[in-house]
Amino acid sequence: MSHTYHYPRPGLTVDVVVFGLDEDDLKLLLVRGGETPQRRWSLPGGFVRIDESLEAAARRELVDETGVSDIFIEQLYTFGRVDRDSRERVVTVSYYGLVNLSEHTVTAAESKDAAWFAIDDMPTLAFDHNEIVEVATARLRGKVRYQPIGFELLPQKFTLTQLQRMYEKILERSLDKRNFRKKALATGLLIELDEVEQDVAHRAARLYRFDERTYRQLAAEGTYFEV
Amino acid sequence: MSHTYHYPRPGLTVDVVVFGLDEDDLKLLLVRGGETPQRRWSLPGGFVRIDESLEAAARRELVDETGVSDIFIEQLYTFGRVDRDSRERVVTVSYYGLVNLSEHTVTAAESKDAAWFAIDDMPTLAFDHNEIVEVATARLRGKVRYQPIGFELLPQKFTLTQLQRMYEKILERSLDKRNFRKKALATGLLIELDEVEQDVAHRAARLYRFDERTYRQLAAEGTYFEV
DNA sequence: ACAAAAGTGTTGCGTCTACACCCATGG
DNA sequence: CCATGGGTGTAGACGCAACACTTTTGT
Repeated sequence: MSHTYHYPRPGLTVDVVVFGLDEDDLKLLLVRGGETPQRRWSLPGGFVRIDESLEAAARRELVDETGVSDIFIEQLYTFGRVDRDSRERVVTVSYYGLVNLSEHTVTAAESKDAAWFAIDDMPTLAFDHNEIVEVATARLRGKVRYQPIGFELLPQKFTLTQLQRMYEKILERSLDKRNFRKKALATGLLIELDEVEQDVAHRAARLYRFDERTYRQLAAEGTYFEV
Repeated sequence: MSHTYHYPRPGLTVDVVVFGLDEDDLKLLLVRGGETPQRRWSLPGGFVRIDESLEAAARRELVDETGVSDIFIEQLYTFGRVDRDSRERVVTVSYYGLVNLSEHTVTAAESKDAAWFAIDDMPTLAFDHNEIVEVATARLRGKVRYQPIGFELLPQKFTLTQLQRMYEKILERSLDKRNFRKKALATGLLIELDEVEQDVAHRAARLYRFDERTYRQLAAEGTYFEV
């Protein structure tokens, strides 16, 4: 089957930068597909089909190539340099996504040709994918400061220390414990649970969950959080 | 001449939302091309050529369709709903741009099938272009608060009152004159000129210009401005 | 008992907001 | 001399940053 057009058309792909957080690090999900030049690692992604939306394409490729599904994703930027793929003209719409690594999908990812890399220990990627990762990192860093997207990186129930560690890893600076807690609680977006951590070798911390309900209510208006 | 591919490819276009500011209003640049359904007004834009970058395509279409050239533009978002164009699958990479209407290009634009519309008095546009305009407006409103892009909407030399009016039009709320001036001057991004307004029927205001040099220096680090 | 992390308030400083009048100029 | 906008300072409220010790729990 072939398809013919009057003018040449650039190929259109999607690529997804998935950030994952575990106890140690902020990590990135990469794949080693067969088609990339020099068998380099690259971002999960592929061609957009004629009858699917961009986001649907991003989710489909993510599942196909890594087994990761049902995560938060959001459009990032569209990269269109003429020579970004040396074989032919390809424009790619990039997305970034966030997952919690302890609750999610690690096994599925590793059974295929996919793996998590610590964000400051990454290989050189195919095409302009390193550049895409940089833009994604900058976006995450900027956005986390005024929108509570970071919760996507944590398990449903988390401690205030975990929350703080997450911000510190993303922003790459340390935060004052007392001030952080005051501010975090002051947002009204945390629900205190009647539970504490289990199996820790010291005083167990109280668990919280993110209050998505009131977040959505506030989201209709202005800003929040700020770390 | 025809071009054949193994799989069907979506068409790839660019569209540009150009904001212009004059004494009265924040305005939007629209075109009435021959190809749109029902001859509706639409955003300037068109197909991306195989050998030009996305931004180059946006600038080219803008000049071709409206005569507006050499303005600030920045990528906005990529719209890819499957049915956004009823004739065939088209994905569009949108840009937004800013111009000052008193120094720029009005005549060129009006000689072609292009015109400026006040932003709160706009017709129904072709395709999903009204949605694109909304996203652009939201972006402008958000961005102007922490990055001094607004200067692109003013003439090179401007008064503090003009600057304030601009913010008020974009943010759609009034600002306190004294506080605004203090804050604007405190950014260090305004250079006080030895000139005042001409031909006004009252005390003439001092003129300022934007200090792009120090802006670029500061830009390497953090945030500024905030209104 | 000790190690490890949880949890908790206050003070000083700087920033934001609210607010009203006199001045310069042109007509 | 009048109309029009230009230009200026202060006081109170609020938010932010800095800072150290006690409590709980498991080993």
